[in-house]
Amino acid sequence: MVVDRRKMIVDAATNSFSQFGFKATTMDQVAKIANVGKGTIYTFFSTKEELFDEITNSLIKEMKIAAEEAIDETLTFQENVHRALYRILEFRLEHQLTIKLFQEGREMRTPAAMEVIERIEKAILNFIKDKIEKAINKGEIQRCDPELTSFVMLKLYVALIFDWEKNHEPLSKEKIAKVLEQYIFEGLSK
Amino acid sequence: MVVDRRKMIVDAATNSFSQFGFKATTMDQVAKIANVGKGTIYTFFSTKEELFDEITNSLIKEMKIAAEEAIDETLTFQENVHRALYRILEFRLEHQLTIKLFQEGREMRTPAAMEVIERIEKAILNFIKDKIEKAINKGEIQRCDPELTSFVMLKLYVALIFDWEKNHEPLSKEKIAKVLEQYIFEGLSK
DNA sequence: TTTTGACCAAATGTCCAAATTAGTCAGTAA
DNA sequence: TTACTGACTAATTTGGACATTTGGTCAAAA
Repeated sequence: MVVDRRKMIVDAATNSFSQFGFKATTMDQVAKIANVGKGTIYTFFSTKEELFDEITNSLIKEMKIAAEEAIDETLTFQENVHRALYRILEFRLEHQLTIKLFQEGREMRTPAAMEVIERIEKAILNFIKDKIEKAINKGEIQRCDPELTSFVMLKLYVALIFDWEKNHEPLSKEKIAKVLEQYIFEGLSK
Repeated sequence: MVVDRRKMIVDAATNSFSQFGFKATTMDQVAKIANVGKGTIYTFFSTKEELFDEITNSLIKEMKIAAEEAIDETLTFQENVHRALYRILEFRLEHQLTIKLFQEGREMRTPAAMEVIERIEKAILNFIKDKIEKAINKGEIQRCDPELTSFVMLKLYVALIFDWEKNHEPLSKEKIAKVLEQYIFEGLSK
């Protein structure tokens, strides 16, 4: 195998999707960047969506790895959830592909982009849900509905990181940790 | 004063905005429904936006009244916040005008509709913030940032009422109260 | 057998004339 | 004189004919 055409295609498509988004990436363009004929792409992927799926699935896998790496078994459940969630949302801001996709979903409502956003969200929810279930079994936290709890946590994180700064100064990582601790883990009542 | 033309206009416009939204409501239509010449509208309101503002300001006032009515001084802060927030979000589902406006903002991005949504959100935040400040002064709850706390509460409510049911069975009013109590007011840790 | 790019139908974008709309104002009615 | 009106205008939006671009195919070349 002199050149791995499949890899060339995937790399070219990743670049193009990251720069221009799903809709504005054409198969002709991908073929040209990858230095292959357009037909070659279709020997590996039967549609543009399938090519896109392969790339976004890798993205989600990478995200999971990043989240797992953020976890430190010697720390408490609280600290780990914070570290993992913060890392995942940081990941979103570091990777051109996620930035572009979220923008495309929000501004142009491209269905393919919106589907990926949903898949990403579900992957994050599953990740946290799993951690919560384990923490319950270990007796680290109170018994609770893991589905609902992971949902509440993610919503709160997204709100604090992305929504809060639409009208306020961004919150520091430490401040977010404190807020989450105060609300989710401790409660507000006297 | 045989007929109150101003009221006729406001009523007609309210109906039309509720049915068709801001963009699809024409001043000719409002004039026709109100049984006045179009010029008459412009003796009371200098632009379509100004007419719209008058109507949406009434809406926000009505919302505040509904929220205040939901509050019962003999109950705890927790119960009252829940009652008020739930009432406000219920209000959104009961009033055609808010339903239409939120839909128009989401689907068509009509600037006028999006501005109103923002005004509504700010009004709700101010309302809760005020209640939180009073509760702190009375020593009913822990000291906390009222701005941030009201933000967290509203985001959580909206998530539980509107976002949760995109992928799950809707939560009952009681369940929402319980969830909020568990997280915001008590905390999750052992 | 693998790769290719010319080719096709379908989707998308580009015009521009016709229709619609917010806002005005000369004139009518009270 | 005052309150009201609707024909009018400038600006924007719409519809639809026409041109271009795009995802996907396939006969031929490598």
